[in-house]
Amino acid sequence: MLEGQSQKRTMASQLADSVRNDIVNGTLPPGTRLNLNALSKQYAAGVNPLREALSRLSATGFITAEDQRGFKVSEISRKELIDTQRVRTELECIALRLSIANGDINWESELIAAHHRMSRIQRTPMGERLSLDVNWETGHHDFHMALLSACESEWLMLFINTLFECSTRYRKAMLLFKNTLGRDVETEHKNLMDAALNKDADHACALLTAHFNETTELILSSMDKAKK
Amino acid sequence: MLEGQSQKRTMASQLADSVRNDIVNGTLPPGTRLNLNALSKQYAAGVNPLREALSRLSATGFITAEDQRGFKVSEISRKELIDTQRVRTELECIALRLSIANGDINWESELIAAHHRMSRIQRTPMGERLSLDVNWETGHHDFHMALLSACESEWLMLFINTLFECSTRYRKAMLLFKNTLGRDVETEHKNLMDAALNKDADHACALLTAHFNETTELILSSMDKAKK
DNA sequence: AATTGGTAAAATTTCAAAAAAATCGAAATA
DNA sequence: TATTTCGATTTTTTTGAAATTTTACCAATT
Repeated sequence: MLEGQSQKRTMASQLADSVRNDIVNGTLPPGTRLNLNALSKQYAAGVNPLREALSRLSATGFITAEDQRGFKVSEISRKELIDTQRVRTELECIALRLSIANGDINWESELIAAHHRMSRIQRTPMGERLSLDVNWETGHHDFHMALLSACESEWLMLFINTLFECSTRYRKAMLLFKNTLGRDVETEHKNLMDAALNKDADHACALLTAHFNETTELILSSMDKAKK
Repeated sequence: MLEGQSQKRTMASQLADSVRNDIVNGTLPPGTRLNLNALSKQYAAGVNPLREALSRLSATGFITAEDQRGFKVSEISRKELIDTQRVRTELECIALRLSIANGDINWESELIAAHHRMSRIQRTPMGERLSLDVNWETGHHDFHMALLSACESEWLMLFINTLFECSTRYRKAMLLFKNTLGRDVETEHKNLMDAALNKDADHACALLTAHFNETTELILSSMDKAKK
């Protein structure tokens, strides 16, 4: 039988995904001490696979490990958010220019497909907010990655992914969803895609930068309010 | 007693450093399958701390982990080298501009100090090549980081560090040492530092880019020869 | 000769408990 | 009252071995 590469995944590997998700979604809030016994029960897994998972996440910044003192969810701060968005803007603009330069018909098609998927979810009337949100988040992620996918740089994609998830965590921590304060995110995405498809790199980068800056401002002001 | 932060380190933590070093230095060549029992004897440690260490390294690219099939040292390729150097150039130039813009007297002093340390090692007559080389490598690393240290971006520094180590591995894999083919690396470094201290960001970035490109060309031609 | 199937060996992954270290609280000291 | 010291408890880390999965090998079949 054609097995493909669908081998059974490792416990540690699944745990890494689960914990990362729970951190990004805010189920495990910033600063939480990660008690190993408690967590391993929570996730119905052994302590050693759990340690492996946490070790992996500590290499990319979601978790802070301190020798002999275990693990904790990394703290959030205005400073880190600003740094994240600044570097993210730089990297995504570089990748976007490369992607527009290299992108072929297949890239264009995939981009349009990703945009369509995201749009359909946006248009769905808000029934079950939570589960809908999960779908929109993945659609949103996939759209942004599709935009850059022709850049042909493994490193850029790796770093950008890390920053994307970091950024998502901040947005979720501040309980911001797609449409906040009369902002028309759908149109922003549409314009961004059109600029990319027209191979207008300068315009696309400007739109992307503005897109990030708007989000950052919203999150920053939410953080200010929350602190009061 | 003033303890500082000199707590006892964890076995897994030390292992991660050792293995990373051995990968960068070529003691563990690209593609090596990492047999856990053998390795744990080699490093005189248990398998679980070892797995933790390898898991951490797999998040930054030195090690490739495949579920149920263990770990192996990541392969090297022309493609990855080119990508590494391209992204590294972009990131270091961004960081360098920020560093020059922000850098205060303390930054200047640290930079000069780091350069002096590296120079002194370079001037030492080649007696024990291997141990000397280790010193020069750390001096070289510290110099480049000192150059960027005022950029005030944790993310940039993290990514740049990863790329620096990746790049070092390629240079070492090709058995290239500091001075190859009549290249005057000392002068390159000196000029780079002077441009930075003069706050001439454009010139400094140009020198840095040239510095990287020269190295890349050398490594690439070595890889061609090795393949024959 | 090449491919399939099945078994033995080897390696990876996971578990459970021991060992080491940090934390907490109360008693003792200044 | 504030600080230190000591012991008990919790938590992290490591160990050694069981369970699971992959790999290697060899015979049988096409």
